Amino acid sequence: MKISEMAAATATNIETVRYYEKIGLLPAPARTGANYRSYGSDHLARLSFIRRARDLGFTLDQVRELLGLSDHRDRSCAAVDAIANTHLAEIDRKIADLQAMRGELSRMIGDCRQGTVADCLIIETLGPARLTQ
Amino acid sequence: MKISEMAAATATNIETVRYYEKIGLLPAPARTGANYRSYGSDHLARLSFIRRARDLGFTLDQVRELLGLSDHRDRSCAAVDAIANTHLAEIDRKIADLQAMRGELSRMIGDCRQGTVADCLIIETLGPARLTQ
DNA sequence: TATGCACCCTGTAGCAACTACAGGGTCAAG
DNA sequence: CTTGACCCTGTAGTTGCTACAGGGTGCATA
Repeated sequence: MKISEMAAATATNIETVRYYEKIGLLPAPARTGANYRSYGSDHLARLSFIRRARDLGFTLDQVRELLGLSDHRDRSCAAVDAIANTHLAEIDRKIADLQAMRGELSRMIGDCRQGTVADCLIIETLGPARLTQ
Repeated sequence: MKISEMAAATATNIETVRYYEKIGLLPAPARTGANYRSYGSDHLARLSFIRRARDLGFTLDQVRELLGLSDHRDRSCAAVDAIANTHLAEIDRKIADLQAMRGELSRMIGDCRQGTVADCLIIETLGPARLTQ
């Protein structure tokens, strides 16, 4: 299959497929006489794996590690589990950060009396440490 | 005050202060005879504003807009409110995305039986659409 | 006075993970 | 035989910084 077909099959941008090849995440495929990339089902499987992992928020480095591990089918999957757990902890941290932000932001918005900028509490809250409390 | 002092006062990296000046977020300050940047309290206020807004997750473009609005103290703060609400919606979307990710990831990890990679359900889940079920 | 050392300057390159060209070649249909 | 859709390479842009390299300045100490 050619690049446009594989890209479509995995909901990936064509340039992204070439990018994955360039950074060594996807092996270089065979070429046709006209120098077009020609992919097989193994490429498709690998790209699907990459996309699924990316969708779940793994970084490309983590994906690279997971791909490396998945090639050693006889080893313990403890390392795989460790990467996944590290990532889970990162997600939890991000969620906590965003929820803290959300709380402060929505409090600011709730205080807004829709007056002029001069007495806008959003602007005021963002300002430097105020002397008046 | 010099750049190191203002950076310290706002918990900002010195290079970041110069970066904000370069992209026009912070006005260029006066210079000493030795060509050192010399800041006043207005710069400090502005940088504090930028940092607070960044901490709350506003993009630099949003910060730029908020700063522009805060200069017109007689106008309605509806535009300010709109930016804040847009940002709140973005945060909510990110939280929802992360929570969906978290659910799928923790299910994957929960299924892991700590065997070999060959029957690792994490790797399997990441693989291409399986024929079995 | 010399000599460190900490600080300041400019300008450029790097990070993640792509995306968007520019400038060219190829292929199939009408 | 030309038109349009596709493919190629290579480079530059995105966001929000951070990290040099290669130089100048200011102050304390020997």
